[in-house]
Amino acid sequence: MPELPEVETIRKSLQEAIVGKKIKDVTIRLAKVFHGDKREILGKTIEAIERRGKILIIKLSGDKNLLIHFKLTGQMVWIEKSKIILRQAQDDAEQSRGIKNQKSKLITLGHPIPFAGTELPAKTTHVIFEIDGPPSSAYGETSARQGGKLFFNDLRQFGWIKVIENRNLKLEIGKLGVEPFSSEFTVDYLKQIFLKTSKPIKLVLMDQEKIAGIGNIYANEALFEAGIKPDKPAKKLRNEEIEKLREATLRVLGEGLRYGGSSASDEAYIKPTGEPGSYQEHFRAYQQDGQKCPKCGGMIKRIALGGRGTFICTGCQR
DNA sequence: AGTATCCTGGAA
DNA sequence: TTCCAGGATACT
Repeated sequence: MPELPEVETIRKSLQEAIVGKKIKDVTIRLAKVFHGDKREILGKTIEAIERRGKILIIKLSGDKNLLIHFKLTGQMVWIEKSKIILRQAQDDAEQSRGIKNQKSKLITLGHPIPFAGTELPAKTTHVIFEIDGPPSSAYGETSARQGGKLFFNDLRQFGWIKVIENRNLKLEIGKLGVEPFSSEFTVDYLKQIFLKTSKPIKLVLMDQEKIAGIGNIYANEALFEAGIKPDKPAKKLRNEEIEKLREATLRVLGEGLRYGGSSASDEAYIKPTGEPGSYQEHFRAYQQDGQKCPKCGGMIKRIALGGRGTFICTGCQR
């Protein structure tokens, strides 16, 4: 799924697009991904968009929140009103030529979406939010104030959207560990959690109850950067290695953010604009098996760890 | 500590 | 046909 940099990229993009606007309608096309009663969010104003770990939190008026987990293949795509070209126009043209008309509600995007195709809703669209701009005002309908549609797509259907009241927020996100970009992400904290377990360090890095937001890509990249073997027991890390790993983690997450996340394969993460991120162009370890190690020239190989693809250079990771 | 499971689809 | 895929949980 989107890991921290991908979810944060989505958060920033949606903040620009929909904060201050209202949820006019919600269409649920696959019931199992939507937990809660959509009537509780109709007419609510989007007040803020936050993130905790890999979870996106859309704060609504009236003490409600929408929590979204993208798992492996979840996407959010925002199309503002002026970019929507109703397919109906095409259908009408076809009908006038005697071709069967299906009253399609498909919209054709103003620009192609690299992975999701050029029409929405796609086969993978499970929830559609219809968003209204703020009440008309002296400003008129500038781009930033327009309504539009927000599409939740998820090919593998593991992701979810939950309606959660403020008083229940803690139940949902209270168990998440420290945020890497917070002041709690210190060498002392890492020492404390690492020394308690002999689990492979990679699994500890990815444990959301210890550190929130790191997934398979950034765990692989951080360990490669730090020169640490992913299967090294966490308690065996020396202080110097823990310091290196902290630095490397912040560095790779920061790079991920800078490049708008990584869109490494089809039908997975894209930005809400429909464009891919580009951090995949900067992978040094993840999915680089068979390639030369950029540090020592040795060969990157793939092993499995905790059932996940793990990419290591045996030359420089010890 | 491992493995199966929820799904769909691309690649080997 | 089999393996693999950005996640997390429920089991042996």
